[in-house]
Amino acid sequence: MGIFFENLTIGALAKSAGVNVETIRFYQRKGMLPEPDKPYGSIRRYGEADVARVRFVKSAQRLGFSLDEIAELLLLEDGTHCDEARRLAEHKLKVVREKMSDLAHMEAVLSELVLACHAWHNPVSCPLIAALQDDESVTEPTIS
Amino acid sequence: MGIFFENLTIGALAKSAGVNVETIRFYQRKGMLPEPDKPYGSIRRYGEADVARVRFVKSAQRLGFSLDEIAELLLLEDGTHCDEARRLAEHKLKVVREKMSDLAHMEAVLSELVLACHAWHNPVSCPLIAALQDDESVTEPTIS
DNA sequence: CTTATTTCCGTACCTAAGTACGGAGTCAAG
DNA sequence: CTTGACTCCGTACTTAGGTACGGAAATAAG
Repeated sequence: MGIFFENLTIGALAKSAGVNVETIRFYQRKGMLPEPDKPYGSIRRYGEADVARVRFVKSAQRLGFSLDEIAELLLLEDGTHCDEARRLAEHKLKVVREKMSDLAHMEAVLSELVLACHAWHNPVSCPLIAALQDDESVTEPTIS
Repeated sequence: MGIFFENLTIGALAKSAGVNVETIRFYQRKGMLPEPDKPYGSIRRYGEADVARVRFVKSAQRLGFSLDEIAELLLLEDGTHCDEARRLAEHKLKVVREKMSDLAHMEAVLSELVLACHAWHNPVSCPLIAALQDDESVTEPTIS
């Protein structure tokens, strides 16, 4: 973690952070990643801080944050706004739990239908297709 | 469930199936819903079968099927291809379970971070932000 | 010094599942 | 028979998160 001077090209930055070069440029256009000025008539150079920032974005994405939300988080980067960061995380946690509940519902219905199909011996109507035509057996996920 | 003659306008069909008129037309362009021919110089009429078909699409969507997958399911509508429908459902069930596992991972990390933020009293660095910068604490979801 | 790889930059394209728009035709009420 | 609502049809736009392309400049490799 010493001080490295800015010696990475955009390609090296991308590789080091595990993303595509175009993704770096995309984040720059979104204002999520600074575009360092380039030494006269030369190409831009990047440092460890930029690598960390891209990794931050990717980590936050894995937790379900959108790029817009991550942009918000990046504004809190100095670590002195813990309560606000926590508020964002709590909201995301709520969304994640809602999705889990939706998926649990899908899982229940799907696995039941698959079982019914396995037990099926009536050539008239497949239980899965019948259930989809019914529409009562496949009700809303979380209403929230 | 008697025989109703085709007496619904596109607007009535949409209302009856709980979707937008434009959605009906979108499904028709995708070939998922037939476009009945129109009595000369007049407007198209729809029947109960069309309502059922749109409901079928919406039910299947709630179970996580994409429109392309639903188009496949619609080819099996007669109920005589139960094994193939089951295969599709089993695959979808697998995807749903993978998503659940991803979300469970997100849930675990997020709730831990939220707890850490609650217990936080060090003004230097917010645990949530620190974790995102770390990137080790926020590892991959399901690798499958 | 020449060739091959990168960078730079703007712009266009991609998927999914619709939504919106605009002008012309048609239908129902009064 | 006029007015207002609805239909028809093609086309364009939307969101999210990128990916792809193409030509010019800069840099790296041999």
